[in-house]
Formats: sequence, C-alpha cells, structure tokens
Amino acid sequence: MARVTIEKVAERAGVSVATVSRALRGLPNVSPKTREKVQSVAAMLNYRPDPNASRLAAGRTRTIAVGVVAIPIWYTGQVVAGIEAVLTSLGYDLSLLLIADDLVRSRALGDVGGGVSKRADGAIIVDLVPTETERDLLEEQRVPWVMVGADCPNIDSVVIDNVAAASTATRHLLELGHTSIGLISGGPATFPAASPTQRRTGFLRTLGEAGVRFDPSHERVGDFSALGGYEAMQALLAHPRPPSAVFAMSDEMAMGAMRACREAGLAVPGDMSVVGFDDVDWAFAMGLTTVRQDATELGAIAARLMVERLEGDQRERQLRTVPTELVVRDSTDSPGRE
Amino acid sequence: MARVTIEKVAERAGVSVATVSRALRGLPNVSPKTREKVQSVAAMLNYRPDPNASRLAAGRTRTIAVGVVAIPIWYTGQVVAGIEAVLTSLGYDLSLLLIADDLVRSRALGDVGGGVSKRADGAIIVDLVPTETERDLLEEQRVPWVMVGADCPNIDSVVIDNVAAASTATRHLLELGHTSIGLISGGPATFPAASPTQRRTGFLRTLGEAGVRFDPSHERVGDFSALGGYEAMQALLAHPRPPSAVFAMSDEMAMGAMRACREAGLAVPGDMSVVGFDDVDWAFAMGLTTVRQDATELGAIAARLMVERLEGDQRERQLRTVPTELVVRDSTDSPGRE
DNA sequence: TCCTAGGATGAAACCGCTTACAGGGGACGA
DNA sequence: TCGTCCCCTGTAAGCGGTTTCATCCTAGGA
Repeated sequence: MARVTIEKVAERAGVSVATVSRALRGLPNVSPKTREKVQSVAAMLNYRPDPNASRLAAGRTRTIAVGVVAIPIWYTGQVVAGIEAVLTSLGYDLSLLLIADDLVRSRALGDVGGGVSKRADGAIIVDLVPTETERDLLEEQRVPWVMVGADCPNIDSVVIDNVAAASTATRHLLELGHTSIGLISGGPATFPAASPTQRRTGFLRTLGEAGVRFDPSHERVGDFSALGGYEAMQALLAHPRPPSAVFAMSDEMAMGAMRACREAGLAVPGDMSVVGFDDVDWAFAMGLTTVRQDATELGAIAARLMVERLEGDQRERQLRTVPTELVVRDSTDSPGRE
Repeated sequence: MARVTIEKVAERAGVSVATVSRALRGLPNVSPKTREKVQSVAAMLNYRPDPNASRLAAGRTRTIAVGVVAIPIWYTGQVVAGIEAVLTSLGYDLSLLLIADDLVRSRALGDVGGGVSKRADGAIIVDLVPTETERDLLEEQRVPWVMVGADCPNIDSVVIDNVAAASTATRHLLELGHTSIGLISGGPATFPAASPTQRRTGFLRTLGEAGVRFDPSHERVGDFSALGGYEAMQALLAHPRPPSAVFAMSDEMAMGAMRACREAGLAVPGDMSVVGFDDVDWAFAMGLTTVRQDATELGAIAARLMVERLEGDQRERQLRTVPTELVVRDSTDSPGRE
C-alpha cells in the first residue's frame, strides 16, 4: 500500500496542500465546510502525516526524551510508566535513554535536547543531579527540562520531601524506643542523586533533635539493591555493638537487610527493626514498614509540566512536591521485645 | 548558538554538501584527504546532522519502537534495559510504548511501524501475542517485527522454553516427594501472553508423566503481582485439601504466596514448598527456589536481531531460545518435613 | 451602487539532508 | 603523447510537510 501524502489528500479534496495542513491541524482561517471535507477525505484515505516531515518543517518533534539511571529498579519503572501514560494521552512520543555511564550521561545532557540535536522537544531526567557545568549546558539548549526526584536550581523539578520522609521514618523508630539506629544508605552511587543525601540529612537531624547520638560506623552503603542491603546489614551485624534498628533508603535494600538478619538468626522485628523506603508493590508481602511515595504520580506530574512548558507556559520555575506517607507494618517494634 | 547545518560544514571545508554527507557517513568514493578534512571541520563546528532531515530524506528513522505490557514488572524492565543497551550502542533510538489497553494496542500494532506512520524502522513487542488479524496487520507493514517472550508464527521471536522450564520446576517438587501440587497461574491477563499457557502445559504434562493427578481446583490465577499471588494462595489454603507445594509463575506471585502462608501460620518450606519463576534481583533474599531466565539477554538478542534485519539480513524467520536454569534455595523441601 | 476590510485559499519558499546523475581530472596502457 | 576508465566531486531534484505572503472573494458600510 503506497504511502498517502498530504498532496493526495489535497487533490482528492479539491484544495491545496496548505489548506489540508491547516484544516487537519485545527488552525483558524479554514471554513467549516472545507475543514469537514478535508477531514473526511483524510479519514477515508487513512492519511497520517509523516512525523519526520512535520518535524523538519515545523522544528518540533513532539517527542520527549526521558533519561533514567536504571530501569529495573521498581521506583524508576513506576516513574517512567507515569510519564508514558501522560505523554501518550497527549500525543507525544517518549524516547528512552538509560544513563549507564559518563559517556551516555554527557550525551543525554548535551545532545538529546532540541538545541543541539533535534531529537526531542524537551527532556525529563529522573534521579540525576546535573553538575554545574551540565546545568549550564541544559540552559544553553533552548528546550525545557524537568527533573524528577532531584530539586535542581532554576529547573522545573518534581520531588518528594526526602528530608521530611526520612525524618518520619526515623521518628517512628525513636518512638518505638530505639536509641541505636543504623543507616543503610544509597551512595556512593555512580551518579550522585539528591535523595540519598537528603534522606541522610533527615535521618541525622531527627536523631540529633531527639538527643540520640549516631555512631558513624553504623552507616553502610548498599547501592539500592537487595544484595547491597544484604551485605550492608551483614557488616552492621559484624559491628561490635550492632544497632537495634536500621533505616534503609529503599525497600530492595531493606529486603536484603532482613535476609541478612534471618541468616544471622535474628528475628525481625524482635531483634532488629527495619524500615524501608518506597513501598514497592511487594513490600506488604514482607510486612515491611516503609515510607510510601507515589512514583507514578511523580512521573505524571513531570510529564504534564513538560507539556505545559512546551505549549507556552511562561511561569517562573516550578517545584512540585508529592506527599509521602509512613506505612507501618510488622518489620518494626520496640527494641528487645521478642 | 545558531544551528550548524551541513551547508556550513561544506562551506568551511570547501566542498559540497553531498561530499560532506558522504564523508561523514563513511560512504565510499571519498578521498581519504577530503574525508579527514570534512571530519575535522565537522568536529570543530560540533556539527550534528538533524535526525529529522535525514529521516525524511533517507526514509529511515533509526528508531525502534518497543511495546511492552507493563514496565513496573521486574522482568519487563530487564528486557527493556537489554534492548536499550544494544540499540544505543548501535546508534538507534528507542521509542517506548506502554500497551495498557486495546486502543493503545491497536495503535501499537497498527500505527507505530514504518509502513503506516514513519515513526520507527521496526518494532519489538514484549510479551504480547498478536491475534490473527493483528498478525496480518504486521505483515502488511513493510517493517521488521521481533517478538520477545512469545513465539509468534512467521515473525522473528526470542523466547525461553517455558514448557521445559515449568517442567523442571515441577519435577523438582515431584522429586522432593510432593504429590499434591498447586498452581498459581498468570491469567486471564488482559492480553493473553504465551508464557502462562506454556508454563501451565509444562506443569501439567510433567505431573501427568509422573502419574500424579492434578486437582483443577488447585489452580488459582494471580495476575503476576505479589497481591495476586497472595490472594491466590489464600484461596488455596482455604481449599478443603490444600496442596503441599505450589508452583507460581512469577517470583512476585511466589512472594505473595509465601506471605499468605506465613499469615496462616504455615512454615515455608516446612508446611508448604513454593517455587517461583524469573529469579528477580531480590529472590535470593526470600530464599526462593525459582527458575532463572535472563531477561536482559532476551532483550539484547531481540535488539540485535532487529538491527540485523534492518541492515539487510534476509534469512528465514529466526527463533532464538535463551536457556533457563533451576535455582534451588530454601523455599522448597520434602512435604511434611518440619 | 461602490468601496473596503478581513476571512478563506493557493503558490511557493523552505526545513536540512540524501542520492541519482553528470562532469572533471588523473593514472595508466598503448 | 593520446585515449580510456575509474574515482572523486558537485549539481540539483527530491523527501513531505509548514508557513509566509499574495490573491481572491464576500459581506457590510457609506
């Protein structure tokens, strides 16, 4: 089946290509009768404008680039799903870019935008904090950027209040009576994200406010994976005076941590309380106490923000905060209670 | 910074645009000296060809559409990651499409291909079995299609041997001495995927071969989520004569199932053995016995296959099978052994 | 009845690159 | 030294839309 071009439609409708273009895109200065005629002919011929041609001519791609650090993480998948749903419903395409190394990183931040290479009208970056240099690069390109999961100066950002969320989790442990609390953190990630730092801040600050001293050797990094959390907890258990509770910065790490406890013969929450972060789909199945964040919503908001910008929104830079919520299940209890 | 076009490069290099185009794309019939000159000028000017212009002119997009049923599932994320890695390294873009409903489905199968709307040079479909009609639609469009996770007649497919894999898992339970084995299956998914059916076949066949009778009321569907598995197991436990082991078609479901057991006061594997499927990142942390499949590899192979097709591979339709492996941990044991 | 303003339409330039096709020049054989 | 062939290069015609600008037509005002 040969391709249907705008010319064929024009011919069949008895008008010029310019009119077809206008009629089909809902532009003004087309008589209702003509528009209707054109539309019906286009429908009959099953005409679909060639996106490349319109992109070239109009200079717009109707594509949003989405850069993520790693898809297989539950949180990231949720964010992308949220973005995709909104974008698709609004007629935009989504171009996915996994940022796996510095090369890709610079490509993502430097190239993908419409300014340098016209692949996309804008870019949504998930959980990546651009360096100073990179930020300049972003500004230089004349396309909108939206950050998810990191509050980036001068750039639209949609985040959760990580400090407050971590604080809530920590307070929960304090209220249960824990005074020796470990931290399974997320760094040093290859790409410094803001959230681990902030969660750490919230954690430490809350301990400080409660007058509880934090032993720095009670912190271990776990790279956000189950295995990382597992090893981190093993290290904590090998500590001469292990904590009675831990705050893990992700549910995956919390899960690994719980495993390590079980292997060491410790009961959760009897001998060790564990709090996670995210509330992944299957957190309930572990009975994990955690901080819930609506990752899908984060993505959806980012996508909407992006489209608003593309359609001319000139407001000052936006910062949207999505609420979080402590979900208490049965991985936490008072210390020493068997 | 004004956009650098091929014309500017040509001018600066003192050659024609045609020569620039040829030189930069590594085409023959360009003298080494000229090529070098052009390349250095292009680099100096930081020239990046406008993808839309080349797409329009060349009729190729260097973009692959990827249609997935749901990203947040671990397996899907892995597959996409595998695809992305290969595509990016080969200079292709990846356009992501979540197939959430029938509307999107028809759009994905009908529109995305280059034939009807030139968005992509080809499409990789993950875990979706096209209907007869849809298959015709695919053939009609003159672009390559690759299916992942479903062996689709006449279309390149990359799969695992689900029958054999399920059979292995089942045999494992049989060898432990179980004679009453439940099944937590994955249907009726909104979109019938091949794998649940095949896993079911492998399961039933193996029981049959061992002369073990399967009680149909020992099968429950769990929609591939932890919650689904949880509820399915609850139903099984409410059975007048519950099985002593279950085979769950995904680790997420297995996890939910284990939770249900624990809540019912049953020990795993003491009172109930559980086998999962996938070997997700965190399966080890549950001590879950499961069937490992390399989802990333599935995606990578599919991407390579796609690129080969795009670059002229004319072989008959390809079917690639990725091996699976039973991973025995501690969620399975002989029945009745406390 | 004549003039004018403004909406509807068409012609054509253009977006930036690819690619036939034609031409030009140097190397090599005679 | 001349002719031939081949390699290299340039010219120009698209690719399929968008958009500017000129033109046409018609309704409303004088």
